Amino acid sequence: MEDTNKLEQQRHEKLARIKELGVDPYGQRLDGVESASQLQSKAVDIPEGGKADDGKIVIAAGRIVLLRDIGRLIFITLRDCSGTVQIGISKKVIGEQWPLAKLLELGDIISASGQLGRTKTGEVTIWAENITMLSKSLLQPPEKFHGLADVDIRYRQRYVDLWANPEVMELFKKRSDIIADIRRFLRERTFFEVETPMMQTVAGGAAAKPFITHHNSLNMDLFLRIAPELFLKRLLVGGMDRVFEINRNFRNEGLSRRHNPEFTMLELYQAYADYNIMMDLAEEMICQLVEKYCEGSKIEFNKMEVDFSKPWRREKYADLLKEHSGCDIDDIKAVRQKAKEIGFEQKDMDDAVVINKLFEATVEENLINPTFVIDYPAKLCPLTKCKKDEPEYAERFELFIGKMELANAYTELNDPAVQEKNFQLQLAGQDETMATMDADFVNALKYGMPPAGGLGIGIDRLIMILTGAASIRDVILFPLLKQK
RNA sequence: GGGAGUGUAGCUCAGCUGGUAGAGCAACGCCCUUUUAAGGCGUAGGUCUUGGGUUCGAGUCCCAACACUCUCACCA
Repeated sequence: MEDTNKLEQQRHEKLARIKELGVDPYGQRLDGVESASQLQSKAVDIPEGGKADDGKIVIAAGRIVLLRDIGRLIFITLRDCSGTVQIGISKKVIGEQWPLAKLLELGDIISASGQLGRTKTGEVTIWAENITMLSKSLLQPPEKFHGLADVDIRYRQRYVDLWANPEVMELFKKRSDIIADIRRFLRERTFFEVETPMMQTVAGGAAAKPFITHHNSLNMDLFLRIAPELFLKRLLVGGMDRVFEINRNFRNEGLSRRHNPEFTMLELYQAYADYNIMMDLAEEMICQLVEKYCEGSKIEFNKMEVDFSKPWRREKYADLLKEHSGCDIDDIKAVRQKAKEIGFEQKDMDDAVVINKLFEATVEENLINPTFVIDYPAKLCPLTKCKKDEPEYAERFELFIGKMELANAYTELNDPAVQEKNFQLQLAGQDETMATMDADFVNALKYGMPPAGGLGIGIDRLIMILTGAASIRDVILFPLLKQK
């Protein structure tokens, strides 16, 4: 054991003293534990300074986050996943366990059993008749008032962050609840949840650089998936009319406030639907979540006020381009001129790529309230069905909220001949392409895939919006950091 | 990868135009049976991220490295 830290040494000495008392410092199974929040609500009727009149013994367990030793009486604040509850330990009552009580310190995990009561100031308190050591803490916890503020340590040692900063615990509980609600929402609409390969021989379904890994006994390189799309659509071919998957995607790109190399994506597919139905579904689902998890339909996100009132804006890509860049999408000269003014490199770039870069540079920063950007240039959408009357546009939308792309959806292309052609088409000036040939996927389409709508929602970003988190790292338990 | 900022005690932070390290919490000792960030008295705690350089002298100025934050680029 390293003895570099004096505080740690002192705690090791306490550990030894606990053992000398004949107490196991690392405890064991414990039955009958009630959560702090349960105990709090149980105590609502107890008068100040009184005890529960049923005389029953209750048990709480958790980490000591505050400790006030006032001589022959010790008050401890125990924290568990649900909240906190106070333990009162009196020398008179606890008897022969008093020496153990005096050894307790911040960070230790203990349980206490006794009668539930309230102090004369009203604090819900278990008056301990017995305490049990469950885990001796050998490291000094962070400062009790400010908590742990260093974001580097918070992310690297989330196991401390979660109990040192209760709002962090609340956020991740909320994340769990939201995802459970999304599953419930989709199952109510008869979607099946499935899991498709994370390791793929062709990394398709999105435009992104993949991570590469290797399977030893097959001696085969594999890609971590950048999207589940092509597998989920194979399931449409297989007859699963409504499927969804909530799982990780991996993209080998830069990190930012909105990007983590592994992130959680919801993708769903609904046979016989189209992108209009996907818009309704996305709007309905997100509005339900806003209603449940936010106060009112206007929420603050990154110092912006975002208004979720329905109906959300639905604007054509070309119209938004015109509105914010002043360029007509069909006037490629004007587009290239504007792109030049803004100052990005565009030689050897396909027209569609320049248009899209101009769109990203001028339009996206204006999309604060939920906005469906619809009808993308078909060239940018190799997996999407084109509009019947305007074949140069695709039935695709992206949903923007708070200047951030949150969802992407389309009417799925189900013509194998067109799909095969799109896979072969490469746009000049694009580093990555969504059009990586996947012969087996084309083969699947040849069997016939029903017309369908598909929708992808970035779950981490959705959680950011619903919790007001400024960084994706605040909603991912263990975000990727460089090794120290 | 580019630019800007940050890195001081276990934690949260001060530290001026260079003069040799501070507070609060936590810890340790003593007192205290209704505290709420308990209180009182006392004690101890530092390779100032790392490595160079300038200087009589560097936490402070310069260079480099490492990590984090913001930002731009790539992307969802």
